[in-house]
Amino acid sequence: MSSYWLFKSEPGEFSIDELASLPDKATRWDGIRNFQARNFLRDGVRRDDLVFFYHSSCKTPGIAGIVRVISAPYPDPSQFNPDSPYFDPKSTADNPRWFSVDICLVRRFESVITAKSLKKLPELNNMRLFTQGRLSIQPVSSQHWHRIMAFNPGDF
DNA sequence: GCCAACGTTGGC
DNA sequence: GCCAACGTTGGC
Repeated sequence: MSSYWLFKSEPGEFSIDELASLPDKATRWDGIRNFQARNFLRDGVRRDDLVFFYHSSCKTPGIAGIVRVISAPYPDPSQFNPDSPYFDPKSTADNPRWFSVDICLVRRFESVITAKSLKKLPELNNMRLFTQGRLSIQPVSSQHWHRIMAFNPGDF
């Protein structure tokens, strides 16, 4: 039984277009340094789960497309790299603090489903996206997922 | 660039 | 374990 998620990224850092331009359209989702997001990623996210790719802190914040989780969660290598901005001296190989997963592109929406338009739907008022800011990995209920997909129907 | 919201840190 | 100070997120 797979689950639905929403991952946030600032397109200035990493956008869905960059993902689409990669040879295999796949990458590691790393750099998560928030405990609640980490817990969702480590304890909840599983291979084959589907994820809304959300663009935040940009001109048109919203859901830019869908990606699929293609690995189990595993320790984020950047936490061990002193040269990485994500280095964490408190992490050890035996007790890593941070996790990552690999993801691949499923589809890019023709246009971003804006946060503004999502906000207009009463059924989506209680999405974490709106009730809890600053959470870069969050679960999406099946109801919310399908309501949002009805926004932009497609076949995949 | 502003600033509200809120997570994290560290002194006590 | 409290809480003030500080840092970050993220919409506008």
